[in-house]
Amino acid sequence: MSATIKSVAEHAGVSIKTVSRVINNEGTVKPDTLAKVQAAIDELNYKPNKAARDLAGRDNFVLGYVYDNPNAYYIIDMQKGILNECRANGYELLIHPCDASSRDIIQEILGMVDSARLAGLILSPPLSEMPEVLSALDEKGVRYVRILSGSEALENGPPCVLVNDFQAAYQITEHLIQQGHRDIGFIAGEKQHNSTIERQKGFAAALAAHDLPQHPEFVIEGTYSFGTGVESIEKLLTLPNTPTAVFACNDEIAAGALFGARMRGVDVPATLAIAGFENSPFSRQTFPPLTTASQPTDKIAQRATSTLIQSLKARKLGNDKQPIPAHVFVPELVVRESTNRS
Amino acid sequence: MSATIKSVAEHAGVSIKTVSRVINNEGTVKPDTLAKVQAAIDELNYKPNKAARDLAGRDNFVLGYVYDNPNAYYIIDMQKGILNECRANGYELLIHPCDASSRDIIQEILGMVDSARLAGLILSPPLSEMPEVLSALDEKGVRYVRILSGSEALENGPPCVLVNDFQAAYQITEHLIQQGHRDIGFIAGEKQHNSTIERQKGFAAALAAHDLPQHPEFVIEGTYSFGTGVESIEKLLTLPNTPTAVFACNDEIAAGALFGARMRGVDVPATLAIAGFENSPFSRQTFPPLTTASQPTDKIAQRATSTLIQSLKARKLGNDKQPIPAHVFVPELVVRESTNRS
DNA sequence: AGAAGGAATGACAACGCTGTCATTTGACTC
DNA sequence: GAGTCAAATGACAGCGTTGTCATTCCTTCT
Repeated sequence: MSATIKSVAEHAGVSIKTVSRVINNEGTVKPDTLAKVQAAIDELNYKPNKAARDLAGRDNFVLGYVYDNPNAYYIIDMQKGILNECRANGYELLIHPCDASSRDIIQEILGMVDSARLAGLILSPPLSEMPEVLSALDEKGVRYVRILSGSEALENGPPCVLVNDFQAAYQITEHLIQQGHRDIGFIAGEKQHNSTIERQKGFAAALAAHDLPQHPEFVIEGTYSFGTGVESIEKLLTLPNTPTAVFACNDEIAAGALFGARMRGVDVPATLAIAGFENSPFSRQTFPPLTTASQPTDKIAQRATSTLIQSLKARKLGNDKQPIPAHVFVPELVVRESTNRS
Repeated sequence: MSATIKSVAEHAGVSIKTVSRVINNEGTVKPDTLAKVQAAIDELNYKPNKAARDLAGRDNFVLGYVYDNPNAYYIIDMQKGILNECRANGYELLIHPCDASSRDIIQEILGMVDSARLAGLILSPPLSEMPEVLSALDEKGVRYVRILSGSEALENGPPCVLVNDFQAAYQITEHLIQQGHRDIGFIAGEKQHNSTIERQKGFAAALAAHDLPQHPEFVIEGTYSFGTGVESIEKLLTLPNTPTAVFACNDEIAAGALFGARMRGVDVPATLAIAGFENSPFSRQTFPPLTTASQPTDKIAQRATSTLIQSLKARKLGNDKQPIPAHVFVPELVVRESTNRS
């Protein structure tokens, strides 16, 4: 059948251990030996048997991506980014959708890590923000990387990748202000999510920086859903004083808000500007298209994965002391017609 | 660390081989021996090491799901169904998003099967409908199950699970006819997809069955996208005679059509009825909500997976002669307000 | 009771790789 | 040129399971 390490070794005239060193990049192989082995590998089209590596080695080359499913588009992009990095490094990916609010979510995750002998876990919100999950993983010594909202990582904490929602929200709000808006509404997603908190902070900070008043009645709480958008715009547009612009916490809400506004005969953007967040397909499928902030979800996922792999290697080599600095992504403002006053 | 087959064997006072027989359900173990072993397994919380099983055994307990990404919601549901069945049978899942139109898609898939030593593949449209992919897999002896549009499987063909788009489309069209519509438009998705073809056939058949004329100008070709919906409704509504109802090939198109109609000030459903297909979140996030056909994507995926596993077992046991009959799912009509005339 | 034969169980090699430790190689010193 | 020492390489066990084949256990028959 397929080539094995033994056939490669014979072909190259070296021992199997040397071949092993080559495929693991151990760096202690002489250049010309390496070339010989590499040639044999190429010629035989040799692919290391993952099961054998996992069995013989200390650690398995399998990562897990555990997620609660807030948004199909987000998950698909995450998977794409993670897979890219996994393939590049010879890892495999196990996906595990779950319900973050389930009572025994912790047992579920630990059980999965155990039974699949996972090398590490990638966590995205909301799981990445649940202290009880994190401490259970820490206690069991399970490696993981978190993707979460924020701009500064805890020192010495487990590795993470940050998305600076604060700054992106600040920019969106500032864009609305520059368009001449002074009365700006805010529609929030789940208020326990960091992303909601950070985006709202960024919103408030931008208003403050421009000496604009904060209208508490312009802030509507909801969930990351189309329905919230529809309902919230209803609330906002029936206030005694109505905002002239609305910043929705994500595109789905914004699409709902846009729809609600049109239902009421309100012209967007002429009478009401609407901005979303995420740059999901939603934001392009509305008319007018939505101004939003573009999160490179797949890049974020890829970075998180490489960070995790790096941390895994560090542990293997024993230099586990210095933590890996957290990379911070700042979503970029994408201006489209839903906020265009001209 | 974890329990191994050896520790279970010692604990139960039997040989490791007997434990192996138990965990593989070989059925040649005496009931009381089996009970002893089972008790030991439970007590030690033993989980077989997959790497070792894969290495020692003939076949790997890993399935692959290869897909081109037409629709994030669809993929997420597919994954969910596949994973359910995989977990129930001790299989793992490798996901592999790809580009079906890529030139070396076949090499890509074969390479993946090879390097991950996959036991079998699950294929959904459009990959499940590409003869060149299928014959390459057949030639290499790779097991797979197909999910595709249709009502009757080829005899003796590889296993598949069918979705009877024809009948569902027929029902939707009939529903529109029962609402009193006689001039019904059709907006198609990619015309090379079986689903498009079957849905259009079902549409035409329903018209014929009710002695309604077929208006070629009422049939618009496009892609499975929001944009197609918007553009197509524009075309339909500017014809000399306009339809009073439109059947869109999926919800995304229907949502676009709905939006386009509202843009032109056309009241849905009073003046124009719109129906979609798929029962995706889109269909609930529009106003009015869309009449559609509900495909239990996760159930379909689960069934496909169990079919694949069944076929894998059959091959292992050698009784590979009689093909597994294809299960046929018929999407169910879901009537919502977008077609409600009352 | 003893023989025959199928059912149940066990002993052991093998799967393809990595970890450990021993051995060889070669560059450098005096 | 012998001695030293690190770098490069190799021999071999062992990872946890399954497959093969041998052995033991029981049941049934004479």
